[in-house]
Amino acid sequence: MNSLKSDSGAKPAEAPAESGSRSNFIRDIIAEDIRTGKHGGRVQTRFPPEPNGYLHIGHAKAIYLDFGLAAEFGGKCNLRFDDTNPSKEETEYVEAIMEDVEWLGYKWDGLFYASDYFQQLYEWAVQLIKAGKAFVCDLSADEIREYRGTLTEPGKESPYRNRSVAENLDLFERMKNGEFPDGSRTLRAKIDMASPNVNFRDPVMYRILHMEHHRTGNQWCIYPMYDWAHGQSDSIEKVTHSICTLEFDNNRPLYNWYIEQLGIFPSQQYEFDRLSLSYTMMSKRKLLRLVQEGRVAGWNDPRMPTLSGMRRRGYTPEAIRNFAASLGVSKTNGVTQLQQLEYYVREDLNKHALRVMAVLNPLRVVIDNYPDNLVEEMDAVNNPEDASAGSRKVPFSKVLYIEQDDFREDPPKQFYRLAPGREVRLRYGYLITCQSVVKDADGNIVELHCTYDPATRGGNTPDGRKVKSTIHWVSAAHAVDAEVRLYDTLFTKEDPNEVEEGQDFTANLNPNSLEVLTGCKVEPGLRDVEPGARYQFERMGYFCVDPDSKSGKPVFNRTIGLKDTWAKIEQRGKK
RNA sequence: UGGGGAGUCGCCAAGUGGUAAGGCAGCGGCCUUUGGAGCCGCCAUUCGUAGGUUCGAAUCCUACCUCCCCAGCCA
Repeated sequence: MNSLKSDSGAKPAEAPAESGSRSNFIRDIIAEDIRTGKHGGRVQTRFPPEPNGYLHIGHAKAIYLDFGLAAEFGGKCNLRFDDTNPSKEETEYVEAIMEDVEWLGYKWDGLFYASDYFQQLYEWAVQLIKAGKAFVCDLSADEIREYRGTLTEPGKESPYRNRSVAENLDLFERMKNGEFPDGSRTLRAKIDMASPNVNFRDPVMYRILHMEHHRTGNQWCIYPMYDWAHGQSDSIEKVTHSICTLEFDNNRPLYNWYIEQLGIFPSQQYEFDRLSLSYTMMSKRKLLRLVQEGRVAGWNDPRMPTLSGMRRRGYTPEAIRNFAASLGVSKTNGVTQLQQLEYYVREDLNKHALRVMAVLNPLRVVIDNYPDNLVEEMDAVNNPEDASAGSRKVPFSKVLYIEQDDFREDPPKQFYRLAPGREVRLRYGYLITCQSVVKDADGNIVELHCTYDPATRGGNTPDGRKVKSTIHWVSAAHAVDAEVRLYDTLFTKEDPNEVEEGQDFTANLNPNSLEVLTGCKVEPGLRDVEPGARYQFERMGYFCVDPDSKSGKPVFNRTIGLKDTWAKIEQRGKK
């Protein structure tokens, strides 16, 4: 007999080297580059999050591609924090991101920070100035915007565009030395104010920011812009395939321009469609708002699309990886349905979660013909999908709890569960027949009186008799009280951003996204469970032990319900 | 109305001149001590629209329509 110790999922299982067999255009490009011997067949990728928030399921797709593709082709993948903007970045996020990547099952080859390259970037900027391709601009932010022109009209050149190299060098050094206030000057690339690609209209390379950086402290007061840092960071790391999302398509020409001007290793950028999921959103800015405004309990609230939220909710790394592998990699802006993610969560949990019995909304049942003080230990299978999971003993006695939803005084058509005069099987228990119903003064059903058939111990029917339904139960005298948190989607609309004039996404927040149940009754083996452990409550769904649990007072998060045919039938009847 | 991307089943997505893969969802059935799981079957004469080339087009050409991205000293 095995205990009920479940895999808590605390230790990350390493992801397989294969990134899946499904073909996609990026894989095709890499395969072709290897075939032609580009970079000597070497593959180097990187996952470059900005530490300004927690990782979400959309990042899982990027991680899967960055790490998965590198592994598939025998290459390497670095984790690089894109920390060029100290006003938004924090060490807390750096740590959370590393934890999440590891939890997902990936190991980075190199661990880097864009800030590692600040000195090199500075020297390269001096190089561009000397080449007459960058200048210090005294225009204010507003003026720069005005000078930039619009999408349909060209911009005008900055009056500071033709400063001498010597003056630019002097000014830039003084910018670095902290002689000028924030926003007073910028270093800009000298490209083309009339370019149809707005990114080429003398883009800002450095801004002055007297702000402490989470890693470089107060060493710098000028910080590089994304475009001036990203390509070069890739290049320094000899990244061969720099995979990013579609919105950076417009930045690719500038990415290439900087690399060409500097004559450094030619990393190449490829863009794929970022993941969008129905009923949620991936905007870190908006997720931050939910956290800051207290709309959720934190970045790891089980309703959040963050990896830490999903972890707390009970999603497994394996399920998320399988989901990522099932996704298409294209250039289409699509919205994947939540059900696709849920399918992979159920699939993995079905294979691995131990089955237990738990009654969420208890209804007391007294078995009138069962001996008053008898307690029988019934054999229960831990996981019918996995014989090695073994079995356990569950106590059975005269007074039990069953699910309120498993009884109907006036059963509708196709409702097979318990009803007056009807016989059902108590899983691993006995067949019982409902004899009478006890109600309180308000007419609520508070107790059922049933009889059992002693010949059906274990739920077997020696006479071959068929029962339509098997329901779960917990012995009242042995039950452990538990709190169960039920979750629904955080938003009521498939697209949370679809709002009426004057409203924002918070108008679509689902007021019923969290329902807390107390006084739930779970089998005695669940008295002391470890946070993170995952179970299937038979017939109810998958549940994960929350860190809020205390000995004898477990708290469970519903990861996801089981598919519910009866609910579907009932729903259909209502229409 | 500048530039860049994209339009194949309800959703995601293969396909790249030879006669529409697959997954999710859905719908039937079988099986079942979870109305779970599993198993079997069904589910685009049609590829944004209209023309054209070709023996033959989702794939090539032309025009048009729709959607997304870019005007941060954000990434």
